[in-house]
Amino acid sequence: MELFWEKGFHATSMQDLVSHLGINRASLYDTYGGKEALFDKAFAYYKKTSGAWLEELFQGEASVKQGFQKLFETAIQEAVSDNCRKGCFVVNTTTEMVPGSDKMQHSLMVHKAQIEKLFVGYVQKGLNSGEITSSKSAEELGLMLYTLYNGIRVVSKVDVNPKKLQMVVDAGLSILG
Amino acid sequence: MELFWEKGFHATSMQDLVSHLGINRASLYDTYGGKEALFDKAFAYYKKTSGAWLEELFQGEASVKQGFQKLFETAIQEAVSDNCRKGCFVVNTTTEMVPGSDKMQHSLMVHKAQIEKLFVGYVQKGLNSGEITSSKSAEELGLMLYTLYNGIRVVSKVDVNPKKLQMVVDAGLSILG
DNA sequence: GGCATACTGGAATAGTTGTTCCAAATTTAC
DNA sequence: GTAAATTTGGAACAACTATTCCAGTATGCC
Repeated sequence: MELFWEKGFHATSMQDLVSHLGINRASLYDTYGGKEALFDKAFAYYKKTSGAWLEELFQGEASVKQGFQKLFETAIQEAVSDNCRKGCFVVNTTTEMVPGSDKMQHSLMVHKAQIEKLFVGYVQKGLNSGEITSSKSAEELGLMLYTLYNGIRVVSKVDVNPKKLQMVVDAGLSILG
Repeated sequence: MELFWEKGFHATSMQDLVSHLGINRASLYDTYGGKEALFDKAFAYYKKTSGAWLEELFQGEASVKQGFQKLFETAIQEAVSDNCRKGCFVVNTTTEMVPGSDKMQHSLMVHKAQIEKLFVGYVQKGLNSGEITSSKSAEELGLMLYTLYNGIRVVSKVDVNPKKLQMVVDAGLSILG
C-alpha cells in the first residue's frame, strides 16, 4: 500500500487506508486481520518485488559496471519522478520501526543480508571476469555500494538534483576501478 | 529530546514526553507551546550541536583523511554503543517527515546544504594540500562521502557489525586516492 | 427461489490523542 | 510573612484511534 510507503506505519490511520482503498473497514479486517498485519503484507510484497527486480537486473546485464550504473540511475530517476518523495519503503521502515519492533528489525536484517548477497555476488562476477580491477574484495566493494545506495535513497528525499546525485554515483562507482 | 530521536514525531505522544521528562503537561505547553514546537526545538538543538561537532572535528584534524576516518569511526562506535539503535536524528526525520511537512523539508534542505558544504570544503582542503590525489572534484568526493555517511546511519540501525561497517568505510574512503 | 458468502454504512467500544482549564500547592522574591 | 509567579494533579474538551458488531444488501452457486 502506497500510503504506508509514503507516510509510514504510525502516521497512517485505518481511516486513511479505508478512504484510500475505497473498501469497507470490516472487509479490511476480515481480509487482513488488522493494521499491523496489513502493513506486514504490504512491506513483504514490496521487498519481494524490489528484490526480484534487482535480481533480474543483475542477471540481465552482463556488464557489472553497466548493471550498477543502471541500478543507481534508476534510483535517481525514481527520485526525480516521484512527486511526493516517498523514497524507499525499506529505508523508511528501517528508520521508523527500529527501535520499536524486534520482529521488524529481524525481518529487515534478513532482507538486508539477501540484498547484500546480491550486491557482493555481482561484484564478484565483475572481479572474476576482469571487468573490475580494484584490489579490494567483493565484500568490501559490494557492501560499500549497498550502503551508498541506501544513502542515496535518503538524501534524494531532501534534494532531488539529478546532477548532484549522478556525481555521487559516479564517484561511488569509481571504486570499482 | 531523546524520545523524539528514538521513536520519531508521530510515534511519540505528549503523554510519553510527560512521563519521560517528569514534568507536568501544562508546564510543557507553557514552556514550549505544543508538540510540534517541542519537536522543532529538539531537532534544531540536535542539528546545531552535531553541526558544531563536525565543524570542530574538521578544523581540529589537519589530516583530511584522518578526519574522515575519525568521523566514520565515531559513527560506527555510536552505532555499536547505542543499545536502542536510534541512529541519526536527521536521517530519521528525513524519512519520517518527507513528505508530509514542507516546512520540515525546507529545514532539512538548508541543513543538508550546510553539512555538504563542510564535507566539500574539507575535501578541497585535502586536494589543495596534495594529501588527496584523486582526479575527481571536491564536490564529487565530498557529496559521495556525505551520502555514504547517511547510508551508514541507516544500515547500522539494522546490522551493527563493526567489521562490516569498517569495511564499508575503508572502501568508501579509498576514493580519496 | 433459496441458501451461503461477502460486502456495506452506521454504530459502538474502550482507549488515546493534543490541548486547555482550574483550584490547590509550591516556589521565589522582597 | 506576604504577594506574585510557577508548577501541580486532576479534569475536561473535541477529535481521533484500532477494532468489533450489526442489520441490510449484493453476489454467486445449486
